[in-house]
Amino acid sequence: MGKPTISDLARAAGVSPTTVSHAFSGRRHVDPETRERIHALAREMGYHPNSAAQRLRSGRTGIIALASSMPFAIAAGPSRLGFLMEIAASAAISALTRDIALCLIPPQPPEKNLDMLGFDGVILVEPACDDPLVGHFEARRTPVISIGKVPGREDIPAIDLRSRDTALLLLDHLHQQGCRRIALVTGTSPRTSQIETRAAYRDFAAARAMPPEVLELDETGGEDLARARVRELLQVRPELDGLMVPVDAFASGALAAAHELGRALPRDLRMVTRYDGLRAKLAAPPLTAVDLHLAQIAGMAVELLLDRIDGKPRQVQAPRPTLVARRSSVADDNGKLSS
Amino acid sequence: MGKPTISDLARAAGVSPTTVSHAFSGRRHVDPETRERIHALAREMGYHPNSAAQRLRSGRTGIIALASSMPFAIAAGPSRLGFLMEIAASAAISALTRDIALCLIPPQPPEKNLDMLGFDGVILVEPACDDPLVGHFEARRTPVISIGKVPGREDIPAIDLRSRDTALLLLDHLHQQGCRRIALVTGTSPRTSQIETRAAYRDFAAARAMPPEVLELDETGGEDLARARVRELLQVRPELDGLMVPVDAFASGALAAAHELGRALPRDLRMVTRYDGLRAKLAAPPLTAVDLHLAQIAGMAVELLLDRIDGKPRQVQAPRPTLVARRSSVADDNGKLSS
DNA sequence: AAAGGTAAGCAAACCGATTTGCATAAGGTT
DNA sequence: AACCTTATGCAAATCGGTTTGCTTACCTTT
Repeated sequence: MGKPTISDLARAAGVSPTTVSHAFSGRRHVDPETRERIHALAREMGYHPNSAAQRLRSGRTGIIALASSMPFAIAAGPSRLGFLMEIAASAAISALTRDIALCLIPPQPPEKNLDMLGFDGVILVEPACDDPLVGHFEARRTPVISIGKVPGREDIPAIDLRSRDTALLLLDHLHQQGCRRIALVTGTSPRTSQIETRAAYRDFAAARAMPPEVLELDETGGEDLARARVRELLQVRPELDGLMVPVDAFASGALAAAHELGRALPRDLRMVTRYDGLRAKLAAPPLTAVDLHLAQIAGMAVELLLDRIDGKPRQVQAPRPTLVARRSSVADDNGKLSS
Repeated sequence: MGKPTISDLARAAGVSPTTVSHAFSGRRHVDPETRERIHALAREMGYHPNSAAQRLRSGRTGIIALASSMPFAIAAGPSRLGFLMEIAASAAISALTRDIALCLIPPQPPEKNLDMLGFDGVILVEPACDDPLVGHFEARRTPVISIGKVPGREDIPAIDLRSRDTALLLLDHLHQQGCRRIALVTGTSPRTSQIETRAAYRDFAAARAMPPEVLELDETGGEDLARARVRELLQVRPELDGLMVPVDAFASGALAAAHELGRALPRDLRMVTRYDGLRAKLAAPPLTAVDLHLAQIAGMAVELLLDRIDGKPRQVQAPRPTLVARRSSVADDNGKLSS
């Protein structure tokens, strides 16, 4: 005994399948009494429309994908996973409430098999410039949106991560805490967040007549690379009193470097990072970071994508990032802190 | 112009749709020359079988789900996320290579919508005893397997996480390092891993005539609860020289407690945890943990589920957990260590 | 009474693949 | 020549919904 089909239900209700369909979709008028009878019977029989049949007719697969091109397994991996998973969890909820499945596309996916499963649309997480996934899906005319703009592709709808705002938030915070010589330690990958952060930093430096000091590191080097290079930097530029280190793996390394050089935080040096994940929270001292409101952003991304699939235009405004001040940049007795 | 269908391809190749279908599926013999022509043409035209149509015919949705009943957002959340995401990433790869989409089921999913999207099967991650999701899917006759046995449900196929082995691995390690009074700090949730760990601990204690000391804490209390309670424990039982703390959030708390009491690791106290995630790696000192080989386990879980869906029985053997020794339990000069 | 409008619902086509039963042709056997 | 095999491929049914065009019945209007 399989699951009841629309015909079973129609027979039981003494109507045609057409009427049952209309009773559910509302695309045509059905006598209210009949409709109620059908609905009641459906509940009783445990009828649910077969999604494969609906999809065949509608041409939709009912699956959207979430993809991050950044390798999971690099040194910065675990944090990246946290970032991605926060988004995935919220996006999955948003999608499920709309009867859409959220499918994870792993990094380095088996290209060949990617197009067998058709996706109705794809959400890219912080894509890089010329990301291969963008080309892949555009070639298949699969709607794409991104969380964090695709560099150089203003035409692709995106939820702006507001990295400029984030950077200025952190820089202003450091400045308020008394920092006058702030360096930026950042990655080399061509993502919007890095590009905007660098620009914001330079603007900030110019406005305050602060000599800019930027250290760009290959993300694959991870914590160890950052420790070595930040150590050098702090030795060459002992006057530095603030470090903005958006990549949290680098921040871990920077913290180790400061510790090795005997520079106590926040007294001798203040440090901030971007993503408020496990790394920031567990660091010693805990790192000031930014709440990007990823859960909210993920929900918006799903909405944006679904509207895009339906051909509806739509503008969304990402939430403003907020500061999470911690002991890496604020002395204990200097106002209230999040732990 | 939409995507080419099987009829388009058949027309172009000068054969019937039937022949095209057979050329791909191999279910009936097709002249090799014809088959090659069809394949070549398919490649050229960019033909891919419509998955919705295949699914309608086969009765499969082509979607499997990955569900963790443990809330994402509780105190232990971030680590749990890491654990889950490691599994999700690998499972997604395994699934994709088989043209199956892996869909995330968030905790507290919108029950109503869960059955609209039919899943071909579900992988549960470390379900608790009487997990509501088990009942939910069994009622819908959806095949279910789990990573970590479902307590009290030997009939549900599972990849054994081998928690007894894990516990004994850790206990033996501590013992080898000289610990003679080891306490167990664990959670209260009724998961197989906790049940087996407790049993293994009691057996170990009995075999060594070591007085057992077990501290059970509510997982939602997280790090802070663990810190307070472990501190009490260490004060009441100063003779303790080893702590096995499988829940890594508790291990963070325990570490803080030890630090507060001035007990240096590994000299005055040795500590080990289970999941080798960010928490274990970032702790000061880094925590000895266990590599559960989650990626491999995830791949096996997908295979097990797919075979189960096909009605094939199958026994799988989970990989043996391996120790990752770190400075929380091993002195610096005491052999080689992973960082 | 004729014309027009609306309410309610059905039959059949359709989405794109898979599968079953049958047809035709070529080759081999007796 | 009659018969059997094997190779090759097609037509049609099927999966379970959705959508379009049509029918019937009933009510209103002039």
